[in-house]
Amino acid sequence: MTDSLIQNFKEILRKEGLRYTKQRQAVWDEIQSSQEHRDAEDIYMSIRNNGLKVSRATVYRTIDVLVKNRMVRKMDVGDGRNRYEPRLDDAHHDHMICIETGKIIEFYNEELEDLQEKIAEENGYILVRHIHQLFVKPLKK
Amino acid sequence: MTDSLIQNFKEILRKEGLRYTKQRQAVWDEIQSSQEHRDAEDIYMSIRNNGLKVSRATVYRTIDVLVKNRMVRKMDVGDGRNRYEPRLDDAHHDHMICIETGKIIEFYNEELEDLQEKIAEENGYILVRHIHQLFVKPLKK
DNA sequence: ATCCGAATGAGACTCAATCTCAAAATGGAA
DNA sequence: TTCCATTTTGAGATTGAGTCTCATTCGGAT
Repeated sequence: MTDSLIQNFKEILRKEGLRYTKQRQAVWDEIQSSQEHRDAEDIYMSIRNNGLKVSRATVYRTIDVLVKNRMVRKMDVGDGRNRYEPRLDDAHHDHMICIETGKIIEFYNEELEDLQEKIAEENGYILVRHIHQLFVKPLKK
Repeated sequence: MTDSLIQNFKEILRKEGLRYTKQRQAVWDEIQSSQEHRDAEDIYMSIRNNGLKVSRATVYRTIDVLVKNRMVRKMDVGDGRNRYEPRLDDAHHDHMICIETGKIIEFYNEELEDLQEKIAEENGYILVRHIHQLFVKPLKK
């Protein structure tokens, strides 16, 4: 993990009027260390397994701050547990979930993005955000 | 509510190897009576207010059967409570949720549907179903 | 170094949804 | 119609993700 990432995190805390603590750093470190789509319990356990002491409450509270500041993306896969992934770059993408293997594939399609904005506008609205998940299964070979 | 709808419901129960009971009929009647996007508690309370005795367990269990048989659509609005709407016709649509008023607008766009299938196929998958919600706010007049 | 408001953590709590299991209801057989 | 194996029901217990509480600890401005 680079210094700039830590600085960025500190800046966000400052902007939010929040203090910099090792627990908050540990949560960000943990999420940032993997590109996987992980749930809160998973993140919590990994931190503890690294020998750091953080509570679930702090994990959830810190994730909220990170999501609000677009450092982490929160996704609802529909199984009752939210998943989180770091937003290292600003690139937006949606997800395709294989119903046979559970594999999550990211995708991005410009045409799709434009179309959504257009549909919102046609109805007198402005698109703020969207949830888009494709549940798929492998093509028969 | 028409006879054909009742017959259809009975057929589905038969197909599933389930018995026809007044509780199950009450749940289907209630959902079918309104095009709103309602949560389970709402459906449960309405049935009780109609003077019929059904338990929450039965409401949930019956909804599962209806969803499985595509008579009811289940949608996750992201607030922790699933919403249900009857699928009287077979027309598919997605939802636009106004983040200011909570209003849910249905929409359907052919181009969007095609694009999703195309994206799945490009990745070696077949599209089974999708979740697509646009969170919007009103255009400034 | 002091001090005070903010942060933490253990565990209580919430709330939708699911599960349990004794009692009631269903529907096919006779 | 009655019988009865089997299914369904319902009250309440349970689950599980996420939130809240509040006494204690910590951060960081002065």
